[in-house]
Amino acid sequence: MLSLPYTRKRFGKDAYLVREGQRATDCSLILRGFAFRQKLLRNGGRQIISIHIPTEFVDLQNGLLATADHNVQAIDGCEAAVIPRDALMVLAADRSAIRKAMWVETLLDASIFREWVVNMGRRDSRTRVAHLLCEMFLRLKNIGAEHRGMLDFPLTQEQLADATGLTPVHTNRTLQLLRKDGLIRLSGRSLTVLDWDRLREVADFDELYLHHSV
Amino acid sequence: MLSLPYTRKRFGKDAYLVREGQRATDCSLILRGFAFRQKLLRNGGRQIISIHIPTEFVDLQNGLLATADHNVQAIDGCEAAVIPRDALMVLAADRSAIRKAMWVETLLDASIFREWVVNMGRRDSRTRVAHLLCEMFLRLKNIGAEHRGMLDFPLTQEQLADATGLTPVHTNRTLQLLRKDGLIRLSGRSLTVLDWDRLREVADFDELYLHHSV
DNA sequence: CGTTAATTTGAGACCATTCAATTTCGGTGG
DNA sequence: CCACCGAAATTGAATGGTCTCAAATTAACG
Repeated sequence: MLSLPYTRKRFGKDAYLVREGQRATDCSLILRGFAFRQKLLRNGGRQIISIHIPTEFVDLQNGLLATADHNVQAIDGCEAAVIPRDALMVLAADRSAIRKAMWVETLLDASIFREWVVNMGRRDSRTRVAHLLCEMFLRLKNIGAEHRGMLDFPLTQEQLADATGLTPVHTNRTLQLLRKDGLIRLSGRSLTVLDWDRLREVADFDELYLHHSV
Repeated sequence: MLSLPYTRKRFGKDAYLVREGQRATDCSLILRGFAFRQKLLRNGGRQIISIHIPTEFVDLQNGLLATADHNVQAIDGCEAAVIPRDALMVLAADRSAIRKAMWVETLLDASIFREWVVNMGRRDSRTRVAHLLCEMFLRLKNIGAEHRGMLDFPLTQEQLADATGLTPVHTNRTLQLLRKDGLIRLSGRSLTVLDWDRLREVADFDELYLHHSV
C-alpha cells in the first residue's frame, strides 16, 4: 500500500487552499465538498477557472511548477488531503502507474480548461450556463454523487457568475429561463436536471472532452 | 543522442494536423510557422483555444488520452515533426528528464488555457486583444523570434477574432484603437510593439502564468 | 493585372451590464 | 419557536459594448 504523508484539513467558506505567487509546497486532493480555482483582476473582477469535486486534485501542477499562477478557494465545508509536494513527486518517480494517473489528471484538467475557453468565447449566456451545469452533472455523476437527476450543488449565483463570465444579475435571469423551460430545478444547494436530453441540446454539450471512458 | 522516429511534414493554410474525435496516433512538434487548436460549435462558430509556435508540441495530450477532443490547424507555412505516439511514450518511460519536460510542457499549456479563460471571461475587447498580443510577444521573444520589438505575426484578423471570442469587425476596430494609442504597429504579417510598458498596462498583463523563469 | 482574400467603414439592433431597490432565504439568538 | 439579521436571490429600468448586416476599400497573389 501507499505510505504517503498527508494532513486532512477542513476549509471554511472562501478559505484559500493556494495563493497566486506562492511557492508551491504541497498538493491538495479534495475529499469532501467543492473548491474552485480563480484569478483576480486588477479592476476588481474575479474569474473562476474551474470547479473541483471530491477525488480531484486542485493543484497538481504545483508538483512541477515552482510558483502558483492562480488562487484556489474552498466552497463551504470542503475537506482536503494536503500532501507535501516532495513526497508526492518521490512517489511519482517510483511508481509509474501513479505517475501516469497524475499526468492524466492534469491532462483532463487541461481538456476542461479548453472547453471553458470555448464556452466563454463563443456561447451566449443561456448556452453557457447550461453547459456548465451539464459538465458538473456528468462529473458529479461520475463520482457517484447523483441520485435520480439530483445533486448537491453548493455554488451561489455569484460564484456561478464568476465561473461563466456573466454578472450575478444576468446569471439569475438566465437560470430563471432554464427553470421556466423545465430543464432544471435549482434552489438552495440542490440542483435537479429535469430533462437531460434537452438540457444537453440547449447547452451545445458534447461530453467527449471529459474523457470519462478513458 | 535520441533516436526518435519522426516525419517532417509541411502543412498549408488551414490544413488539419489533428481532428476532433480521431484516435491519437502521433504527436506533432512545430518546427517552423504557427498552428492553432480550435473547436467548432454546432452553430457554425469557431473558437481558437491556443496558438502554437516553433519548439512547442500541439497535441502532447495525445500521448495519454485516447481520443483527440479538439482540432489542430496550421497557419500558412507550418512545418512539424510528426512523432509516433508509441515511440514517444517509450522514450518518456525510459528517460525521466524527457518525461518531466513533456509533463511540464502540458502544464504550461494548461496554465495558458487558464489565462485565456480569464481573458475571455472578464476582460473587455481592448484589454483582451492587447493581452493576446502581449502573450504572443513574450512567447515569441522567448524563442528568439523578436527583433527590436518586431515579430512575424501571421494571424489574420478573423483568426484573432476567433481567438478572442470577438467578431472580425470588432477585432478590427479594437486593433485600430491600439494603433491609434501608439501601442502597436500591425500590418500584413508583421507586428511591432511600440510601447511595451503601456501595452502591458492596458492588457492587464502579468507574465507569471507563462512560467518563463522555470 | 485581374481576382480573391483581408481589412475597413457605417448604421441599427440586441444581449448583457449597471445601478438600485426589493424580496426571499438561511442561520442565530432570545 | 419566533424575531431578527446578513447573505443570497430577484426585479426593474436605463445604459452601453459588441454584434449583425452590408458595402466599400485595400492588400495579397498567381
